[in-house]
Parts: sequence; C-alpha cells; structure tokens
Amino acid sequence: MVSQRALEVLRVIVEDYVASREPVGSKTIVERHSFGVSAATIRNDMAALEEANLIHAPHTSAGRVPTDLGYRRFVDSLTDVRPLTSTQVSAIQRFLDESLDLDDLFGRTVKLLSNLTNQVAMVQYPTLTRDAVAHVELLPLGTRRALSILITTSGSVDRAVVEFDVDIDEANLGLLRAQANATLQGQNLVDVDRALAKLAAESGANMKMLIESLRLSLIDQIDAQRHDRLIVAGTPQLIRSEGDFSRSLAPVMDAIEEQVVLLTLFDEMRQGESSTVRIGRELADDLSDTSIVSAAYNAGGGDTARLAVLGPTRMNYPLNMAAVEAVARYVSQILGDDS
Amino acid sequence: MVSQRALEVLRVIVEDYVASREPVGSKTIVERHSFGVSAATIRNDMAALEEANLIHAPHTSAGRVPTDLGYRRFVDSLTDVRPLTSTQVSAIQRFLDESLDLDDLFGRTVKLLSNLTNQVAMVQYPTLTRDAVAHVELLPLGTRRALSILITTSGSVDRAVVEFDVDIDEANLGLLRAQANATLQGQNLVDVDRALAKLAAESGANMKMLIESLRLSLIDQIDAQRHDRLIVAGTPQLIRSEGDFSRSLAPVMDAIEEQVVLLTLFDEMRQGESSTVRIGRELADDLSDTSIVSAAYNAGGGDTARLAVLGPTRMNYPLNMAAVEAVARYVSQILGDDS
DNA sequence: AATTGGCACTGAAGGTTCCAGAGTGCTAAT
DNA sequence: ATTAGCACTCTGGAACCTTCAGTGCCAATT
Repeated sequence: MVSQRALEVLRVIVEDYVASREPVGSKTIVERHSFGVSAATIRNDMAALEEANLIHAPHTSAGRVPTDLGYRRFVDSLTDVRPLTSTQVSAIQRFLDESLDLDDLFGRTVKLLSNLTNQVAMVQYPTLTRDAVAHVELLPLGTRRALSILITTSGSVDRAVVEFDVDIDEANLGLLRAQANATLQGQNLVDVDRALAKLAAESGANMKMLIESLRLSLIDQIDAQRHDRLIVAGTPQLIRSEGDFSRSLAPVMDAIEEQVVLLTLFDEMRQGESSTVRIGRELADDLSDTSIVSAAYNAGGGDTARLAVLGPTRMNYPLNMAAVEAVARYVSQILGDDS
Repeated sequence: MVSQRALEVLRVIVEDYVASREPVGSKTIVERHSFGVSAATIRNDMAALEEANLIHAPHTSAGRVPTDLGYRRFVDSLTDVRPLTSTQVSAIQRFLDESLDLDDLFGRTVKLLSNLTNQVAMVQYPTLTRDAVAHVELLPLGTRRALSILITTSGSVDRAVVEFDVDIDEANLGLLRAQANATLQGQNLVDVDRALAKLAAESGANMKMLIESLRLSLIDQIDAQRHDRLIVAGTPQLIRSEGDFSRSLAPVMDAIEEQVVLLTLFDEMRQGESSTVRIGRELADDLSDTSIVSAAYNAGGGDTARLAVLGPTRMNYPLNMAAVEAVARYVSQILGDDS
C-alpha cells in the first residue's frame, strides 16, 4: 500500500533526481527535506514505492530512481502548473508579436520554446481546413507540365507539378490560370474539387482536359497540406543531455528527422485534453528514455494543432509544462486575432 | 624531406585509419601492404612525415594518425576521383528524376546524399538572380497590414508582411494587387525596385503611399531570398560517428542548426573550383574534428550553388567526393533542362 | 646514402585488488 | 507505526601490475 507520505517521498525523489542526476537515498531525503520522520521510515515507504513499481534501484545499494510509472504518477499529481514569471511571459509576448507570417511565427515559437526549456522543441503545422483559395499560379515547366502554386487566405503556400495529357502553350496556360482563379478564389479548400469539376463540365473538350489535370493535381496538393509537418529546433540540446539516455541517441534523432512517428503521436493526442505528457515507453519502444510534453494551440477557426518539447524522461516536467502551455496560449492568441 | 615513398605511406595511413579507426603503426603497414621494405624503413619515413606535421602520434608509442594537414595532402593527391558504380549512378538518376518542384528535388537530394555517404548532407538554395516575377499576391492582415507573397518564374515563393501608413480596405488592396501585377509580371527581380518606383511616381497621392509601402517590403523580400538557406538531412549519422569527435558534438550541431557559419563558408568557396574539401581547422576553430566535402551545382541560367556532406575529419574522402560530385552533376542536369 | 636488424624504452589499456562510502533490508525495541 | 542499530552489498575510485604495440636510435649491411 502506498501511503500519502510515500507519495510525498516519490515527489522529492523525482525532484532531487531531476536536479542532481544522482540516485537519491533515504538519508539524503531526511537531510534535505523536513519529513519529521527518520530515515528508516522513509526506507519503508520506499520499499512500498518499489513494490508499486514507481521507483527502482539501479543496483542493490544505490539510491532510487523514478521509473516511467513514477514520473507518470508525479506528473499526474501536479495540480497547479506554476505559471512562468511575468518577465518571462512578457518576453514571450514581445518576441512572438513581432512575427510576420505563419512560418515566421512558428520559427520563432520553436526557438523560444527550446530556449525556455533547454529541450528540443517542435510545432505541428495546423491542418487549416477552414482555409480558402486566395490565388492559383501556374508556371510553365516544359511543354506538358506546369508548376502550380496554391496560395490560401491564411498565407500558406504549396506547390505541385501538373502533368497535362497534351501540349500546352503560354496562351492556353494563361487562359487556364484565369479561369481557375475566377472559379476558385474565395472557395473553401474542401470545395475546390467540386468547383473545378463543375467548371470542367461546362467547358469545351479541349479546355476540359486541362482543367481535369489541374483538378487532380490540386486535390493532391490540398491533401498533402493536410498531412502536417513539424518545425523543429534545439536538437543540439539533445547532445547536451546525452548522459540521460542509457542507449544511443540515434533512434531519438531518427524519430525527429523522420517526423512520421511523432506526427502520428500528435494525432493520437489530438483527441485528448489540451496538455499532455508522454513518458518513456508510453511513446514507443525505441524512445525508452524520452519524454514529450505537448499542448494544443488554437490555429484560429476551431483548428487545433500541437506544440511540444522533447527531452530525456529525466526532465523538469513542471517547468516544461508551464512553458509549453504558456507558449501555446500566446500562439493561440495571435492566431485568433487575425482570423 | 618527404620522399615519394613517404607519401605512399601517408596514403595507407589515411586509408587504414579511416577504415579501422585505430592508429596505424609501422609493423601493420608492412604486413598489410607490400612496400618491399622493412618496418624500420617505414619508421624513418614516418619520422619524416611527423616532422612535416602530416601525421601525429596520440602518445609516445601508439601508431600514427593523420593530422588535418595530412588529410589535406591526401585529398590533394587524389587525381582521379573514382566514379560511383553504374548501379549507384542509375539509382541516383531514377530517384532524382521523379522529383516535382525545387523543394522536392532538394529534399530528395539531401536524403540521397546522406544515404550514399552515411554523413550529414546539405544543399544550398540557389540565389536565382535571373528570376523574374510571376505573381504577387496580397492578403489582408488587419487594417494596416497585408501579407505579400512573391512567386517567381522558377517556382520559388517568399512571404513578407507589408505595413501601410494608412488603413486599407479590400477594394484598395485589390487595386494595389492588380496594379502591382500588371507592372511587375515578367520583370527580373533586380528590376522590381525601379519598376515600382516608376509606378508610384505616376500614381495619385493615395495610391502612391501604398505602392511605396509595397515596394519597400518587396525589395526586402528579394534581398532575403538572396540570403540562401540550407536543406539538411542525416543529422543522426553524426551521433553514429560520435567516437570520431574528440570534443562534444554540440558545436557541430549548433553550426548545422544555425546555418549561418556554413552559409558564409559556402559563399567563400563559391569563388573556388567546383569541388572543394575543407578539413578540420580550415573550417572554424569550433569544428576542429569536422570536414566538409562540397561541390557546386548549376541551378540553371548560370546560377550556381553548392551541395555538401559534413562529417568527421576521419571520413572516406574518395567516396564522399565521388558521391557529392555525381549528385551535383545530376542535379545540374535536371535544373538545366527546364530553364 | 639508404636500408635493416636489434634492442631498450614508453605509455595506454586492461585486469586485479583494496578501501571507503552510501545505501539497503531486517530485526528487535519503543 | 516508527525507530535505532547493525550486518551486508555494491559501486567508484585509487593504486598497482602486466602486457603489448609501437617507437627511436644505433651499429651493421648493402
């Protein structure tokens, strides 16, 4: 049975271990914290914690280290996320307010988050379903191909190559561009398919083929935009905390570079509450010594995406949670303003 | 005096050391290579090499390890870069030919290069000075700001925020967009400044201010595009060769994340010959155990930029040089086609 | 003059041993 | 339920030794 005091003991074990990187023993606990009981009593509690798989001894007689489960319990017991200091908050605000477009904002956000936490920081691109077409540009690329560039009202830009079944000259391309823009401007992205199909149906045989090619390309493009991306900063921090990883850092860096594992993780979380912590094996077997603290932000128009920091399980959870949540709040605020 | 044979000895020291990661001694040299002389003779040569600062003994009696200068001599003595195997070459070609736009091509290129060499790979964005304006998009962003998106004929896209001195509504913004496009489409990027200034001069007072604001923003934007970017892949490889770095990897990863040091390096090289190797301290004091093998590629229209691999000084130079050059050649070929 | 065999010397790496210290688990007493 | 006491365990570091690859140098040889 884990008593109330035992949970207190777990708390100080986590805190001391995070601070010192050294297994913490019963004696140092009674020295540094005023529990009002003796070391032997603490030892009994620790035995209970070990029984419950919340802490673990690296070897017979060293201090104890939290297990993944122990960190989990610790994190779940954090009721009040202590907010950042007001200077930090105003620094965040000032720094983010200066940003220009979406890319710039996200670039600043990850850097900020990484500096605040000394961890790797990530921002997930929002899905932008409510986005509408602002402009479609077509640029010739040989005789049967063109580069299409789709600009949306939120300022996002995406490119794709359109393959035509027949040769197309500058004049025809210009005509296609004009018709496409006339039809699509202001249309919601999800309606592009229908609008272009309608336009094709109403057009002459020659034009119809061109429009069809464009349509197929654009819906691919819109689909691809739905597949999110991650902006990452602070990978050097990983090296600096290398000692906290029992195995190689390589799988962690692979996950960051590949992005796909992390993105699916984010998608899983999207359902969940706004702020989430994933610890060690909860993430993936490859990422046993890694934790992710993430928070949802509001990308305007009801769209949400996530931002996160990634680091060793032995991380400062309260700080990281506070930072992630604060930054998420300000990013939401900024994105909410101009929508 | 370094004899001809001594240089041969240097060659096998570099090769063996790169292959084995272990300091190589006189005895193993005569065992593995048929010099037809005794170990004592090799030792004399090695003394000469050490005298010339080409090799160096980690401690009194271990084998020898090449110095930066030794690698340099080794690299300079490589006359014929042995080409890749034909299967490799056709794989490169097939893989790159599938790419869509510029971003996709570069994304593929770095991944390819990283896989080929097991090093960190980088591609520098071309400067694209010969580029012309294809379209300028303006999106409202509050009452006194707009997001301007500049699309060039090469398909590159860049965003910036325009700050106006007065309020501007949708109608005026549309007018500005129309005028800007009418004036700028087809104009070379370097002429944008002049063209817009002329347009402003010919316009009414109200419009003039708007155009001026746009002009200032666009020239900033064009300038920013000139400042290149790097696409990077394969950072996990760095971890895998961690043992080759005597100090921490952190400064290396910092340089990769910051980009600016590397970009200025690339700019320095731009003058130089097409294929360049920079070894250890030649790069920067922070990057003492790091080498970069780079090659220029032709981005079409006479524009050149660079692609490179980065790794420990103890790297396989012949392979990396061959890979970098081969990939640069095919990238040039692809970019040359549709210009 | 270049090459060679011989030889004493060096320093790192790895193994062994020992010691101190931190921490535990258990038991009997409070 | 808590505590003091105690025997026990294991790690980390210091000290020490041995092994061994490799060197530098010298005198002899070609």
